[in-house]
Order: sequence, then C-alpha cells, then structure tokens
Amino acid sequence: MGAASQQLEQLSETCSHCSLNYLCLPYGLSQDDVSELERLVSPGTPVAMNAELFGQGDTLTDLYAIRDGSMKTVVVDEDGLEQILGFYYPGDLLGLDGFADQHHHCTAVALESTRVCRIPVDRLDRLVDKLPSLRHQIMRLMSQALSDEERLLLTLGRKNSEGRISSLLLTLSRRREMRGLDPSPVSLSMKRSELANFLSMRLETVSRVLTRLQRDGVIRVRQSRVDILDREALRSRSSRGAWAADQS
Amino acid sequence: MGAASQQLEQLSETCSHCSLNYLCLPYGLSQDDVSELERLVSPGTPVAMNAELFGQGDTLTDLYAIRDGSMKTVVVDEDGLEQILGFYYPGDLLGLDGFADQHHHCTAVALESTRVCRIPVDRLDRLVDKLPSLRHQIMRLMSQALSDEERLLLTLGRKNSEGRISSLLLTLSRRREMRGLDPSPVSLSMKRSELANFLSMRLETVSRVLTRLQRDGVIRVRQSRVDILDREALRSRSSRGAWAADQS
DNA sequence: CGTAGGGTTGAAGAGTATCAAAGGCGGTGG
DNA sequence: CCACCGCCTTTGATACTCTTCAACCCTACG
Repeated sequence: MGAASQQLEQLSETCSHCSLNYLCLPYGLSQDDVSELERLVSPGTPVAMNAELFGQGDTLTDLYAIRDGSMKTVVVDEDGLEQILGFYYPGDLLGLDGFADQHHHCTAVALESTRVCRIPVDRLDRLVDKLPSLRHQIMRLMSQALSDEERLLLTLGRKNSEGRISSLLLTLSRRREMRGLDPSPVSLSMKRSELANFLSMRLETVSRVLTRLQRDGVIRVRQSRVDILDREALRSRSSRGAWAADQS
Repeated sequence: MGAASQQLEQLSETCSHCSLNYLCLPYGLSQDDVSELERLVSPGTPVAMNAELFGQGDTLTDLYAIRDGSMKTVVVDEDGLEQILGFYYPGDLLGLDGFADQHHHCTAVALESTRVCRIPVDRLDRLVDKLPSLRHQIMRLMSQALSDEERLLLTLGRKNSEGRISSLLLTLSRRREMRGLDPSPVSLSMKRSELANFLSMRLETVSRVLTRLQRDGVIRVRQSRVDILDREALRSRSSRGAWAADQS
C-alpha cells in the first residue's frame, strides 16, 4: 500500500491529470470545464523555503494551490502579536480570505521548498460567471475553510496541551490519508516554535508533551518525522483532559 | 446623537429601505438588483429567546440575516465539547458555513427575542447566477467571516484573560458603531457562562476581570449593561498581558 | 573540529481552574 | 403586595497546569 499510495502524488502539468484535483478547484467540474480552468492556471511556480508567497496587506491578484511541499499562514495584529493560522499541504488552496477587500489578510510562507499553481483571480472571476459548478466549488472550499477554523477554535479553546498536540497529529495524519498517502509517518516540517505558536503553547511545553507521548509508547519522534504507534491512545488523549461541556 | 443614531435602526419590510442593507446582502447591488433580491426574502421571522434557528447537522435550506435581537452559534464535537463560535447582531448573516456540504456545521440560538430575515438558498443560488455583484457580495461576506475568525484565533491564542475581555468589549462597541449606534453602553445579552465559553475562560474568571475593570474605573457594569468609561485604558489592557511575539 | 540554531530537560513562579459558599435578581404563588 | 424559590453572579481559598528562566544537549554545516 505504501508504494501504491506514493504513486498518487504523481503530478501533472494539467488539472485534468493532477492526482489532487478531487481536493482542489476542479472537483465537481465536467471534463470540459476543467479544460477551461486549466488554461488559466500556471502550474509549478517554485517557492523557496522561508520565502513569502504573499504578504499580509498585499493586493489580491492570484489564488494558489499547493502542488508539493508545505506552507504556513501567519497574521500579525496592530500590537505586533503573531499567530500562525494554519499549515497547508498539496491540494490546499491559499488566498481565499482576500476576497473580503481584495487584500490578503495574512502572510503565506513556505516551510520547505514548495511548488504552487497560480490562478489569477480576474480570469477566475470571469470563468466563474460562466460555470456555476466552479462557483459552487469555490464556495464549498470557503465554507470548508470556515468549518476548519471553527474546529481549530474548539481545539484551542477546550483542550489542554496534550489534547492539542494529539489532535494536531491526528489531523495531519488524516490529511495525509485524504491525499492518498500512508497515515503514519507524519512529517512535522515546521519548527517546534511554530507548532507552539499555532497551538498557543510555549515551545518547551510542546517538547515536553512530545517526549511524554513517546515515553508512553503512543508515538515515536525522530527529528521531524513522527510515527503514530497507537492511534487509539492518541485519540483518547486528544479528548481527555478537555474541559467540561459546562452548563448552558 | 443618541436619538439620531437610534433612528438608524428603523427597519423596513424591504431590503431597499432597510437601514442595515450596507452591512448585509444588498451591499454593492444596484437598485434593480436589490429589488430582485428582496422578492425572495421573508422578512421578520420571530425567534423566541433560547430557541434554535437551525441546528448542527440540519440540511441547509436558508440563510438568515438578523433584523433585531442577537444570536449565538455553537458547535459540539464528537466528545461532547461545546464551543460558542460567535455572537451575532442586526445586519449579520448566518448559515454561510453550510455551503461546504449543504448542512449546517453549528447550531444558532437566540439570546433574546429576535427577528430574522429568511433567504432560501435555492432561489438565492439561481439569482446569484444572474447577478455577479451578488456573487461578489456573498464571497465578500464569507471572506469577512474567515477574517473575523482569524482575528478571534489571535485573541484567544495570544492574550490573557483581561486582554480577551477587553478585546471583546471593544469589538462589541465597534460593531455597535457600524450599525450607527452609540459605542458606549454595550449590552451583554449573553450570560457570564456563555461569555466564558466563547473566550475559553471560566465564568468565575470572567466575573473577576469585569469586577477589576470596574474597580479601576475603566468600565461600569450594571447587570447586562456595560458602560465604557475609559476607551484608551481598555485598548491598552486589550494588548498588554499578551504573550510575546516570539522568535520565528 | 568548532560553532550556531534548534531542541530537550530542570526548577521556580504566575495565572487560572476548581471547589465552596454567599449574595443579588427576577419570577411565581400565596 | 410580599415572601419564597431558583438561577445567575460574585467572592474567597486552594490546587494545578503551564509559563518562565536557565542550563545543557544534539545535529547540521562550514
């Protein structure tokens, strides 16, 4: 199964043949519509590690879909506080929060050497006029992003440190499966300090929790690679230690 | 100014004459387009206090715009954890997170006696096909919702209890201004326990912080009514006590 | 081989949660 | 109209998780 699922990450220069299209913009479109879509996509733009794809405040010109690699998005408020909003992997779409006022509300940075497909919004907008199925898919993806953030709010708000780390590992594992990869060796391509920022913890606490989970035989940590040894234990730790579902 | 701004909350049975239309779906539409829109809107459906407008998992049939009153949205995860996602006021649109899979991902409950405008999604969808400006506005509103949640993530993730309460009060005040009301007497129509849940605190902590802010002359609390006495102090407390914008 | 950045581990302290009890406020019924 | 009751809120004392500060370790890389 390992070899077979690796094959799924074979990429193509066209959306029609891209193995990730069912996660991405083309999902739900007819063959003809996908052909129209792929005419305006520039595939394979490279982004170097630590380079910005777009910055908070930049004018919205393109949406981006990740082909391979990984990225993070960060928002900085007026007090200089910095919060990582999410980590993104192949098939994920970036830039959707820019429709509000035609400006990006966060900064996107590559966690490793990454390639993205670039989709100009003005041409996309004209195509959306013609293709209701494309409009539906974009709204589905925005709605999806909303739901994902709601889930994150729940995790950060109601779980303790062990619950947060466990939830994150399970989520990353599940997302690997959705891309057709093996669920188990999760690659933490971000630094401990980035994990901590994302989960609203301190990096020392992240380290301690990972150590504890390893000591108890739930996971195995080897630098950035994390093997999930006992999925069930991880699941139970992701809910235990959570705060009571208190009174109305 | 109090009287004048009160007038702005005069409501009408039609979107064209509704004083909140610049916050709501009609924004950016031509007069003719608004007329088309208002033909499919049922204005003024009443929702009793504590009644559900829609429930998590329900099929998405309508979007809702609040006319007067207030609501909260709640999400419950598989472990029974409950998280309040937001509080909503006149002009706010509810149900946008249901486009992902045609089901609501949260439950909407009235905090007081509330009236909402009901907008059937199937008819809205057909109208969106005809009116690009309406599509733009819906995407703007979804994008806006995304940005709002990102801001909430930042507040919950990086601020201590005093910072969270202060931020919330300032936000509620700002939203009153956007609706043309006086910024100062903020009405906390939700219970302390709901505030606590929303801000990921315990209700005792909420109470202590409010007491402290009142003792220091920043606000005055009288049951559900909160006067903001020193806006600048509130602003500084909303950022002080926040965690460091730590290393990359 | 030596340095630097990231990661781990340890001890002390702050901020909240938790448990417990008392204090208002509104609603109901006598 | 007043008294009682229940729910929400406030206040206090204690416990615990996580942060903070500090030192050390490891791995990558010139």
